[in-house]
Amino acid sequence: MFQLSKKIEYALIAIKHMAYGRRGQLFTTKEISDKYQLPYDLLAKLMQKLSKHRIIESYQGVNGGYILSRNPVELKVSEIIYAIEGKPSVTIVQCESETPENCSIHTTCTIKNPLVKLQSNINKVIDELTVMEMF
Amino acid sequence: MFQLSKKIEYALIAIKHMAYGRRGQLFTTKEISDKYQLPYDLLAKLMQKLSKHRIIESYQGVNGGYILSRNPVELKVSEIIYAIEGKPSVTIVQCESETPENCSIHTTCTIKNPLVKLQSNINKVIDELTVMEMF
DNA sequence: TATAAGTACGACTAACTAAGTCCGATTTCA
DNA sequence: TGAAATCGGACTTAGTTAGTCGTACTTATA
Ligand code: SF4
Ligand code: SF4
Repeated sequence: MFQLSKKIEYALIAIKHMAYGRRGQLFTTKEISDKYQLPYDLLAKLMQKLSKHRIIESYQGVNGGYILSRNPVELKVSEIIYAIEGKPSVTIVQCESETPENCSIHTTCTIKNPLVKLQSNINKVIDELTVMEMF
Repeated sequence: MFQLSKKIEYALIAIKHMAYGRRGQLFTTKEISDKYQLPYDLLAKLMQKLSKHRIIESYQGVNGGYILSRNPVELKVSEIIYAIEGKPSVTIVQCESETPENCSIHTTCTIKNPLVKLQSNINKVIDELTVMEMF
């Protein structure tokens, strides 16, 4: 319950690692997966997703790699979660998230509204956390 | 991600329903499962768990049923989650929760501490929510 | 005392998701 | 041209969630 996926954890570790680098420094997937013992193939795809969402920038070919393209002070953890999972970080109810009416008891449900409120409260907490604050 | 299980939602609906009752009123599992279109067998087991954790009180036999044994003003949603799931509501990292060292990258992980802090922040938000506040 | 209405409890299955793997393609430097 | 890197889809495995089933126990009451 409320557990972060491994993908998110790996992505965060990678991002944090890159945040340490000096300006313009490239990091390869192999380098990071070796250092933190992360499964290479899995991390590789995470990097691609982060790249697609412009959180990191990719350079192909020999001597290629990735570079953090955002300022750690402004980069929110919630953005990373969204990039990897493809949906907002906090979606504690199944109804309001994604498609609206995918719950069979939608009409008789009495707890939706309070939970949506809870959801937005939790959201605030997560939206406060930036990569910088993970140091 | 961060999604409540159906079990929790069903339990909350049932608890909320019982909170409406007058003092001493019994509710049967069938009554509740009918009204909110919840799977009877599943709800039945949830009620048993809630009963074991003294959140509701059970009366067997004909004319039996359940009664809310806690004051809605004091009953926290987090307690209900714990009763159903058997673990604290918020365990965003896999390491500190349950068994401490069940993560293969535990030694090289750089994000554990910040996430534990985040965890306690989210915990605060959830611990604030009582059944009464779901009305 | 038999029956019906209820809870108690464990085992089982199906569906879904998370985690990890594999393979081939593309890009680019030297 | 070959090595080192990103790119991207298909696949497999493991684990979790949701739901079902069968049976035993409890109790009021006809
Ligand atoms: S309608 Fe109620 S039960 Fe269904 S997903 Fe929304 S909150 Fe959960
Ligand atoms: S050690 Fe790091 S990666 Fe492993 S569970 Fe804890 S926070 Fe997650």
